[in-house]
Amino acid sequence: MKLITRNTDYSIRALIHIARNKDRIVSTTELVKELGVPRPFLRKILQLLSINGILKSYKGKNGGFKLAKDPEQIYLLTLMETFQGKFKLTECLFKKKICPNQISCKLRAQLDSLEELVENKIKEITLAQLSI
Amino acid sequence: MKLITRNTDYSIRALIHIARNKDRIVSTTELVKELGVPRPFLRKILQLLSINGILKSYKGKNGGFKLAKDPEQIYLLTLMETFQGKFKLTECLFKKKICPNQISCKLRAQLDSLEELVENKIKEITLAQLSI
DNA sequence: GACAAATGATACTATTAATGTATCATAATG
DNA sequence: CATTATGATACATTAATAGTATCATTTGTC
Ligand code: FES
Ligand code: FES
Repeated sequence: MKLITRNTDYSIRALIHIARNKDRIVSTTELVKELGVPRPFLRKILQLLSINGILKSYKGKNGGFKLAKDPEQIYLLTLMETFQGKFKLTECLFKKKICPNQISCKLRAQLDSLEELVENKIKEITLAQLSI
Repeated sequence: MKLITRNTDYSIRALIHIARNKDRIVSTTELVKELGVPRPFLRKILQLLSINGILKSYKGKNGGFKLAKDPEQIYLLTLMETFQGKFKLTECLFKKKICPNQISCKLRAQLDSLEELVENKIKEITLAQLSI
């Protein structure tokens, strides 16, 4: 299963490097060297982080990215939702339509409680903890 | 994200119906009517359950399936592993190769602890609880 | 001002995993 | 021995993930 997809994963690694060098601007070129990740893919990821206010971008020569917030305020959950959409362990898959049994479904009840558990855990993980 | 894929999901629903009728043989035809799931796909699923000792099959006319164990002994975790492979929230995705940082990686540590939490929860869910 | 080096915007392609089909063989019942 | 069921297995489709490509725009430096 994929709790974390590759774009989220790459974003974390990129942010860790940026966090560790947070008084200067870090370019995509540097990150590609550091992480060994495909450049166009990483660019797309960095752009999204920038659009979502997690990174601040600097255009032009010597440009690149800096953190837009403190690492303590960058949450894993936010990153996951940025790249993977709203956190949801499993939708009701039954017949692809919205399920009429949601309320009575025992499986759903179990999954919902599990989901809450996981979400609360992920909510607490910040970039600060990962980059130290 | 997909904690539970469709074949696991269908298998649960099929098992619930079989459990509720556990003194008789239930055929694929009946299950298709009951669940409205594509027949060939359901057949594949039932075969797998049978191979894995969760269902007992009866060939020939009036054939079909019965539970091979008590509902109390059929675990959600087992079903998930039957259809989705060994339970693992997220592998290290880094560079598609086995990661050399496993031990020092902070993200890995967090995910591992989360994984344990989830796995323990799922381990406790049985068909009995879902079919009542 | 021209050039180089960076990101912005966006459309496209490829790969992989999930989902679903089809077919023929084999067994049991009446 | 025909009918109705599962067994085995190969194939096809769809959707999600992962990755590329291209051109525009901004900025620093000579
Ligand atoms: S059947 Fe839809 S939520 Fe369970
Ligand atoms: S980088 Fe591989 S486990 Fe974290």
